[in-house]
Amino acid sequence: MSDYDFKSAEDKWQTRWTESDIYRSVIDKSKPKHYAVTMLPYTSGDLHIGHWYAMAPSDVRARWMRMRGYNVLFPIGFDAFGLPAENAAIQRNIHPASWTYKNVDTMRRQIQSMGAMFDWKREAVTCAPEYYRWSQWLFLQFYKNELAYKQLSPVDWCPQCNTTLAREQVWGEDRHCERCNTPVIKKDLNQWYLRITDYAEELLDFSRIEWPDRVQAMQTNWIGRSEGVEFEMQVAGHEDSFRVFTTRPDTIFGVTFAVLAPEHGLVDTITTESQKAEVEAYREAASRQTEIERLSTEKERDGVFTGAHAVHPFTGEGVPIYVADYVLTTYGTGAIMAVPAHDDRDFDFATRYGIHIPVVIAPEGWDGKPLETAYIGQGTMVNSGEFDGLSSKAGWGAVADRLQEKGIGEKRTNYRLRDWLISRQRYWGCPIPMIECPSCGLVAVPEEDLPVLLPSDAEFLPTGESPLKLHEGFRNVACPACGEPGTRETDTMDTFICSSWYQYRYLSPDFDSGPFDTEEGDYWLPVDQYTGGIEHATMHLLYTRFFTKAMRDMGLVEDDEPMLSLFNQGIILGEDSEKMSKSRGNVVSPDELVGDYGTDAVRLYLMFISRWDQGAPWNSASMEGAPRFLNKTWGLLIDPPEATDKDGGDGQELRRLTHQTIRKVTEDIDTFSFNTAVAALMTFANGLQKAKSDACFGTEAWEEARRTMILLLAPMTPFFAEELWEQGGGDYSVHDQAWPEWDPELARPSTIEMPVQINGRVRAKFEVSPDATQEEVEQLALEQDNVKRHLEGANPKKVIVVPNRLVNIVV
RNA sequence: GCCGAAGUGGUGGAACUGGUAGACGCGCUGGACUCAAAAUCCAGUGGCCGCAAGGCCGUGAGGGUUCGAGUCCCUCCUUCGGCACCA
Repeated sequence: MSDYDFKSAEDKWQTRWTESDIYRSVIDKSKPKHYAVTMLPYTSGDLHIGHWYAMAPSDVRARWMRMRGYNVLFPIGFDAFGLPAENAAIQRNIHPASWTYKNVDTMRRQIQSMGAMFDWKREAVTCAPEYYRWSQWLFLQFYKNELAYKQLSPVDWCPQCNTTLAREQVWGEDRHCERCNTPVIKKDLNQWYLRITDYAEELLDFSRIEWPDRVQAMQTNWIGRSEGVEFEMQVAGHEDSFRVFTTRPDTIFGVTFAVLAPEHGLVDTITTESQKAEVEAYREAASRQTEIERLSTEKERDGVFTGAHAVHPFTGEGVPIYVADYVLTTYGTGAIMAVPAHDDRDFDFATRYGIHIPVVIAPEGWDGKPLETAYIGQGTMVNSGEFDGLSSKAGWGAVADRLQEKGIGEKRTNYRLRDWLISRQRYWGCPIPMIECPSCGLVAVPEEDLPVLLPSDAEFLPTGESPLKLHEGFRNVACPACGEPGTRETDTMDTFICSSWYQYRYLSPDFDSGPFDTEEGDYWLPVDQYTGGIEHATMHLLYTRFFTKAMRDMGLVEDDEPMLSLFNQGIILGEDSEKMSKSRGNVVSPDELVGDYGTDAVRLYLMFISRWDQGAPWNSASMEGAPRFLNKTWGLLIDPPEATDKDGGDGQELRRLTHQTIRKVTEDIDTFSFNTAVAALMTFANGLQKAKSDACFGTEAWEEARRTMILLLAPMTPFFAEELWEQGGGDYSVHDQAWPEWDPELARPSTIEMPVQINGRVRAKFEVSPDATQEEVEQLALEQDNVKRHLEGANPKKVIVVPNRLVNIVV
């Protein structure tokens, strides 16, 4: 028996596919379109098995859609700006651009070896001027629509990467950099922001898209919507007042103090002489603390009295105003009304400083005694003047309305989401197209002057300053408005900007009169199927939704959402069940595997290893099963059978298996259950093997089965299927064939194995036709020897017949 | 602490809306082929008892609902992911 020669088949078909341009996707209005995208890889320089795990199954789905008659666009590109290129440049003394483009070439070759149906004429590389020209152009549209602004504020700074980060890029309890794991610090810097918070409410609406619940939950959580009331508190004996935000207006009669964040603007004004020294010392200490210390929930809640009092809006009583760092300046108004009886934090604080803790929401069955911990649930309002007796739920609205009538407050929705900080103090990124002029202020670079080219001769040492600042030729520029000498913005953009709109650039990567050709857009958009890792749930996946919504409002796209359907694949771990990393030495190299087993075997194994969204540890012993299956299938379909005197029969069993397999594989690919689709094909091969030795070879049923096997394999193992197809006399190309349909009649089993349970335990099994009536099935069940034995003549109380499933006899 | 996902043989994993737990693969055992090996093919493979027929136990733990629970409900345990003074 001859084995499948993957090396020559892969070379042969790769060449043929390229020559015939088989994967070129062009607008064809006679067919339904399907736009599939797999998250674009970063140009790290080496294709990891993780890239294969992300891309190959995605390719299977795209190929399958193609065979089902869709006009499929499946492009690929490279996320090419970013810090690793700059670090490589510093370490190896090569330019980030040459490092990046060298990596692009390597990775392109590696990706091509995967045999995916990528349309390479659509390739987009985000660091190319023809790409980032439009990133800049889009930035200008954001600026013109007041969605981009520059502001001085405390920002997260990664001391390792030497740049600021967006809030989304700071992870974990210790607030570390998402890229390099270094804990971030705070700095006060003048930075560019995109107003993503304008879209907070709309971003919470997932009704138009089919995205995993997990991602929806993470984004919802991240946006952090909360409804409450914002109202004014007057400072006693002062002109000044301050605003507070609360989600529990029903607890307002329980307010016994108020708290300002240490950075609150009013602190200096209202602090009395006698308290000044103490307050100053506290603020000083708070500012010296790291963010981590400050935000630690372990830390005891402390603060200092300002000496001033606020006037309670209902009782008119004076409540002391404290300064405490458990109130954040960045959320709400930076000031709170404190209700110790009904808030854990306020309770701790009041206990520590001996502040009165009156109960105003009575829990059910409350005995009137003081509380030992804060009661944060619902209840009945007490000690609340005119509101006594209302449920806390009804009181919520009643108090809110009264505050509004008094003209001091209104209902308000707050979000945890912050605006997106996009300035980065590094070289290898997209320049922000803005100019600062001493007389005109901030001036946008005119669109016709785009792109603002990144100079190739900048010094990029990690000084903490943007390298472009030191480049005089870049920095000094005439103001486009008045012609006087001005300076360019020297920070570059967060690379997540580049990847927020790449699905649009793919449509026409060479188009030079807009970010994309609307003729292409009208046909292909939006993306129908997006696949990629979950790690971008609150970064890229949030940003790209924001971009699309903003672009929609600018009239650039029509859709509300960029990607209709999303699937998150899992992660392939090392053989030791740990995350793959060079330092652990557990990295699996796809190049090596492809050399040993061939592309198709690697693709097949990755799909078989586990459910796609689950991921699994790599297992090199288990990998052997894939090439074994391919060789076996090869032998089955190519080699003639050994002589046999068996009768081939009518082939009904084989036909049944064929149609059952079509159904199973079709349904499984549809639901991304590639592992069970592969299992079904293996079962099919086992059936073919049996049929072959039963002398079915060459019959009509065999021909149908052979053809079907190749077609079902085509999306998963494109080279292998193409070679088998040709060997069997099929016309080029197997990938242009229609996906087979199953006939439900033929797929129907001839007999069903029916288990008989007595009191829920299986006691016998018998074969029965699926057409048998319930009475017949019941009769047969009762006739089984072992059933009779167990019944011992006793009369069954009840017999449950589940059609085509089982019989359960209750005694 | 809050939110979410998951715990199934030696192993990776199957199991439709509650209906034969362990599909398919890996590994292992035995056999065929071979001088021998590899490859391939055939048979077996959750545990325990039994010559067999068959029986008992079994999906992280313990309860419950049901004729019937891996699947539904309650209480725990463990692992992973996200959030965490957000008023």
